[in-house]
Amino acid sequence: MIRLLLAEDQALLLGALGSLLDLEDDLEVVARAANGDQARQAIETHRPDLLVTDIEMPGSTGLELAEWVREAHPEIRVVILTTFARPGYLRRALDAGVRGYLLKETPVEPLADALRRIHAGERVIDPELALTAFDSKDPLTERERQVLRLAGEGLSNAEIGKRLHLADGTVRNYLSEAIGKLAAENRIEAYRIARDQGWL
Amino acid sequence: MIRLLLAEDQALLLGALGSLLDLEDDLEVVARAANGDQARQAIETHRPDLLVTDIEMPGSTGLELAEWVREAHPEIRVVILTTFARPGYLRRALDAGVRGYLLKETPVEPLADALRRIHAGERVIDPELALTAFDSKDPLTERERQVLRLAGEGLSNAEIGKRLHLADGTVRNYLSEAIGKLAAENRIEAYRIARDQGWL
DNA sequence: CAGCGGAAATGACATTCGTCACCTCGAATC
DNA sequence: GATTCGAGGTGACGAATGTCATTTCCGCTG
Repeated sequence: MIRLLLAEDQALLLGALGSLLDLEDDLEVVARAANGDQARQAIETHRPDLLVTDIEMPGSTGLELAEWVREAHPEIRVVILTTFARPGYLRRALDAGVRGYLLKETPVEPLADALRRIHAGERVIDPELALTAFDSKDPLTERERQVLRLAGEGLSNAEIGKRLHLADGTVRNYLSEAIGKLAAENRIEAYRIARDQGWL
Repeated sequence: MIRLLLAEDQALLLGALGSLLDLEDDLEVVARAANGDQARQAIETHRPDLLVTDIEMPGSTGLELAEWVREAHPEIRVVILTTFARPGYLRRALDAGVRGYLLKETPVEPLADALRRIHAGERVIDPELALTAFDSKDPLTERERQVLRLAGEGLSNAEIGKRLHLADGTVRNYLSEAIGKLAAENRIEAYRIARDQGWL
């Protein structure tokens, strides 16, 4: 019996997927979590074999969760299950030692099979992503990321500066560098590119 | 027996939810569609009692689908099932005569109940949204919406002008009006506000 | 200690944006 | 035929943004 813990913030999917996987003879959903923090607690109490987690959740993300699991419970295998085919996400996930990275495009049966294979020791990466994995890596510095995130929310240079305790000229510089590195025309395009790559 | 058609682009949710609803004694999923166009065809062939559809899908959206159903098959009841609690979406859905508007936050059982009630003639709106429904309505003109959409993708005034066959000064004017109407500081903020309201 | 490199800042400059008042032209209205 | 109105356009002006060269201030490292 493979003991699963599901972490997913969309209640409908969490419930439906949980029930369905539970119907499989060799799978058992021992707990469900609606966010990263609940997942940590559930891990401590239930010690599942496999953690299946979404990435974008309130509280701590699935990637943070995966990193934590590797530290705290290295025997638990982590499977990422997300909507986003973003190279940066996959890279970070692999760095965190996850055993599987699957998209929500996958139908249920293939997903269940993948979970079995992962439990048996295999590593399963969605084929659509396996290729893009070693494409481009994040060229941004931490400061550039911070500035870009805020710029993407519509803040002006001055406002960004205030938030990060920087002069607005400095903000301009970081933004200019980020725009250059990403070959964008302006801050908005730069923000989109970085976000779509999973670098923010 | 209530005959359902599900339209949802996320294969995992489509599959899991479909299987689960099908297990209910009085519900039958007669067809599944991964986008709006497939849904139209499936409606023609299967004539379901209820159409349960997502909003944001490739091809035509769930809202367009709902509008089409009211024209072509007014006897079919439409239920919107979406992640987004955007007032503009709800308003447009109600204008299209949908009988239900539910969030993917809803667990499966309440969803099944809601479908039964809708089939029985009731109208079910997610309580979280029922309130916000009559808040604010879209103050934007069609031109302003177009311009804002493109601005949100990082295009400059000149580029937007080229796309829409307008002079860049005119683009500036539309954008300026939109920013004013939405009480935003700049185009990015205006874009975000409009998007979050479901006006784009 | 000298030297190097990264983080933060400054100043100058061109370009783009945001605002506003005003112009044009064609269709609908009177 | 004159008037109104709305979509689109112009021009001007200040503010914000983007680019670059240069500077200061560390903390390292040889």
